[in-house]
Amino acid sequence: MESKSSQLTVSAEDYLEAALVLTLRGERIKVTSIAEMLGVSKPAVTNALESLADKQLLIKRHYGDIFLTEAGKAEAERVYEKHKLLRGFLQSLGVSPQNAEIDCCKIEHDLCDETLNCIKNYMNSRKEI
Amino acid sequence: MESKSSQLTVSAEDYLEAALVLTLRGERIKVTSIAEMLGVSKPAVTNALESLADKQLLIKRHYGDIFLTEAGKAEAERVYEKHKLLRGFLQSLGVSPQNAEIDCCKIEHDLCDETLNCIKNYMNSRKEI
DNA sequence: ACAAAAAGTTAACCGCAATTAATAAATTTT
DNA sequence: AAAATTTATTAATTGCGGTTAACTTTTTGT
Repeated sequence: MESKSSQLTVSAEDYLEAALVLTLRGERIKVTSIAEMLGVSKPAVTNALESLADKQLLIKRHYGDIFLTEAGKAEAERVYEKHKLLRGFLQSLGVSPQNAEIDCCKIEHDLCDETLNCIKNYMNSRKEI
Repeated sequence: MESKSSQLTVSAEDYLEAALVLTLRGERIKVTSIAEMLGVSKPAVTNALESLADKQLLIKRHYGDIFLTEAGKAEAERVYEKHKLLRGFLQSLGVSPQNAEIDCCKIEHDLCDETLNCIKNYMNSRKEI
């Protein structure tokens, strides 16, 4: 299954994922908090979120509330699953939690399905001991 | 040891690495061959190589020969070592040679020293069985 | 040696994803 | 409820890394 993958850029995936993380924390999605999380300026966030809204991945009112749509949530979860898989994988290799978090953010957009599956298998075989 | 890492961009590292690979193959460094290897246009290569020459990582004469300097070779080798480590690592996880080659190119610029060391350790422990 | 082909360069341009500075709207404080 | 603060937006700009088209230089084939 090749996943349509909706043609999101790397940075679009980052913004979407940040929005999901805030939601999972029970917080509202705020321009300022995403800017802090990703280490970018607020206008960068406004731009990125507007472009995600164009793609129907979230709903955003001017100066107002922001929510993920169902499609956006699904897409964000797809990304976030990879994130968690890779973070766990790196930690299982002995990487510190801090660096595992940093590095998995960078590579989570890059690996092909086959590689991700091999990593999944590795993690499963590891669990079953 | 944190390596000064000379502040090369991801794409600069790609061009440098391609130049090294040609050298290792015993070929001359050609704009056209790098363009083919990296899937970019020839002007993109000319630009990139000129910028590497500015940084004293290679020597390039107009319409003429191109060589890596000692510094450039060292830097390229640093990158290429990562490449080989990661390619072997991915293959050891069961990734096909083709996808291992593709994916290691993408992540070779991203991983921190700690992560690379953990991967080295994993590969060594694997060998010693 | 010269015509044709290949290789390399230059110039103008594009798109993405940022930035800063200024402004507007919403929220909080008193 | 007005002032102060925080949050969000707009506008103008930047840098990177690529593109195509047109040109020049070098190499190759006869």
